[in-house]
Amino acid sequence: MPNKYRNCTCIECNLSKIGEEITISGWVDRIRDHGGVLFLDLRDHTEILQIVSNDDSLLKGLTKESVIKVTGVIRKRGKDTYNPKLKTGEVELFANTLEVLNKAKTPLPFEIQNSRQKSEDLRLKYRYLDLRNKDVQKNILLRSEILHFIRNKMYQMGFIEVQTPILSATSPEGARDFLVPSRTWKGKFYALPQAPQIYKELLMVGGIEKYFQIAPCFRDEDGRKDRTLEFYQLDFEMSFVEEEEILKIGEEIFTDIMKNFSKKNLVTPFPRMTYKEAMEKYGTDKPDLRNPLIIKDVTEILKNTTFKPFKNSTIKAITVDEIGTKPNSWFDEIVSFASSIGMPGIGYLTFLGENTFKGPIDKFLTPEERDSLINECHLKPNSVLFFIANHSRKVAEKFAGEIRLELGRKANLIEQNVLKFCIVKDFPMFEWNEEKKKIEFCHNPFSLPHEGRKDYERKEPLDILAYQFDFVCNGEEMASGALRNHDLESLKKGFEIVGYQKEEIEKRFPSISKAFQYGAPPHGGMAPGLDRILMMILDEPNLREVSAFPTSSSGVDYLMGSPSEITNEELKEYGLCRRGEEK
RNA sequence: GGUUCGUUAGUCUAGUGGCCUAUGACGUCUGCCUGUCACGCAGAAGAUCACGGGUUCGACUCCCGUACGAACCGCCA
Repeated sequence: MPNKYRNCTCIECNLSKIGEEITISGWVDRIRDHGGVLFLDLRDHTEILQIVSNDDSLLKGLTKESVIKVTGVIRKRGKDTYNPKLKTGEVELFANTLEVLNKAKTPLPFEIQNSRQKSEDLRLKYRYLDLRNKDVQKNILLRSEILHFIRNKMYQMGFIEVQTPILSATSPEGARDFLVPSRTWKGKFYALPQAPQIYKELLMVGGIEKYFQIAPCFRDEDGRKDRTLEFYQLDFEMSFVEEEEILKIGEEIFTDIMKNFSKKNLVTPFPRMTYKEAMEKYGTDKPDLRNPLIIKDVTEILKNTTFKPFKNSTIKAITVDEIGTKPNSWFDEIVSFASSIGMPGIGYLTFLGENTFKGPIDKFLTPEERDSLINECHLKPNSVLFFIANHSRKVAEKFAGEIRLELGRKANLIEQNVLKFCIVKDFPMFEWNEEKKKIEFCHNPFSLPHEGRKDYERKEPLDILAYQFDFVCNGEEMASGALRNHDLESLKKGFEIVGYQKEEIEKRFPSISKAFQYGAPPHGGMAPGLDRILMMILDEPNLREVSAFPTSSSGVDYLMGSPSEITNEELKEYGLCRRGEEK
C-alpha cells in the first residue's frame, strides 16, 4: 500500500513503470560517484534498484547502509547499460529528491556483501547487519517456508496444533533444566521444558487423539555444532497407534520436506535396522549410510589367536578395498587418528591375493584363520583389513564406529549429494553406566517395552527392548520417537529399576501418575528436529546459520548481553541471594 | 570438567628471535572523473600485535598462565 515512504518496492520497478514518478525507500547498498553522473544502489527486501543523478550535492555525506527515501522518475536504461544480474536491470530511477531517514555510522563493522566470511562472534554481535546479507536472509526465509509447509502438512493429516506451557516443572532424568525463580513463591522454581513430553501424553489422556506442535525445547547442556540451548521440534503424538503407523507418518513427513526443499537425492524408502544391528555393523546408533564400509565381527575367527592384543577381546574388522598401495604415511595417519581417540593401537593387514597378507600381524595367523578372514571379510587383492580389538564389546564397537567414519572420509568413500536416511529401532530400555555403576534409561523413560509389564516379570532389565526409534540422516539424528507406556504400574517399575522409590515417582510425575489411573489410551509419537532438518537441507556447518538470533556455541547472546548479572534487589525479590550472603 | 586449534588497524590477512618505525587487500576519509553496476585513478588517516608473567642482550615471533572464540570428548532420557 502506498504511503509516505514508498509507493512501490524495487522488484516492481520494471519496464511497465517507465515515465512514472515513484517514491521508494531502502538501504544504500553501494555508491558509485563518477563525477557529473553518480549511481546509487538502493536495496529493499525485494531487490536492488539503481538510482541515478547528475547532482552530486544529493550524495553529500551519504554513507553506505543508511536508510533513504528517493523520489524520481523511472527511466529505461540504454541497451548497452543493462545489468542482467538485477531483476530491475533494464530500468533505473532518475532521482529528484533524496532524504536520509537514518544515517549509518562509518566504518561498518564489516561489509554486508561478504559478512558470511567474517568471524562468527562478530556477525552475531551485529546480527541485524549480518541479516541484511541476502545469503543469510535466505536461510531465515526457507525456515519460514518450511514452517508453513509443515503446518499445512500436519493439518492436512488431521493433527491438531496445541501449545503447551513454557513455564513448567523440572523433570528428572535427561538433560539439565533451565530454572526460572518464582517471585510469588519464593524458593520455588519453574523449569523450561526439555520437550513437551508429559503435556502431549496428557493431551492423549485428554482425548486429543492427534496432536502436533512446533515446540521450543530447552536443555542446559554444552553446545555442539548441532546442539543449542534452545531448539525447535515438530512434536506430534497419536492415540491408538502401533509403531508402524508412526514410522510411516514420520517417513512421509521427512520425504515430503526433503523432496520439496532439498536439492540432494533422497533415497526412499528409508531402510530400517535394529539398534543391535546398527551397533554391530556401524558401531553407532546413528549410522551414516553414505559410507559403504561395514564392520565385521571376527572374534570367533580369531578366538584362538596367539597375538596378545587380540586375546580375550572382542575383535572388529573393517575391509577397505583398493587401498593396499597407499603410502605408509597414509596408514600412519590412521594409526595416529586411532591413538587420538584413545585406542591403544590399530592393526591392519594388506591382502596380496592367493593366501598371502602383508603386515606385522600376518605371522600370528594360522592358514585356517587366513582363509576365514579372506572369505568372511570379502577380501580382494589390494584390500586392507583393519582390526579394532578391546576387552569390552561396547568399547570395541564404539572405536570401530569411529574408525569406520575416519576410513570412509580418508579413502573418499562418502557418497556426495545424497540424503541417506535410516530408521534405527528396538532400542534397549536400559543400559549399564560403567562409571556410575548403575542402570540408566537408554533413551526415553516413557517408552513402552516390547512385552509391556510382562518384560519386567520375565526378563533381565538389560535385555528389555523398547518400541523406541530414531530417524537418522547422513549420520545425524533427525528425530526420536516411541510408543509410550500407558500402563502406570510398569512405568513405575521402569523408574524403580533405575533407582527411584515408588513415592518419588508420584512426587516427580504427579500428573502422569494420576492421569494414567483414569483411562489412558495407548499412544505414541515422535519429534523431528526442525533446526537439524534446515541444517541438512541448507548444508550448513552448524545450527546457528538457520536461526535468526542464535547464541554463540557457548550459549552467549552478544546482542542482548545474556546471560547477564542481576542486581541484589532483583535477587532478593525472587527469594535468591548471592553466595556468602544471608537469606 | 578435558583435548585440539585460534586471537595482528573497522574487517580479512602477511609474519618462524634483530631486516617490524608491522605486509597486502577491502572498508573509511580527501581530491579527480558523465554510464558505472565488486566503477576507475591519486593521496591520507587508521594497530598499546588479546591480557599477565617468564626466557633472552633483544619477543608479534619461544615458554607458562588467564580471558575470549571454534571443533571435539564428557554431558545431551
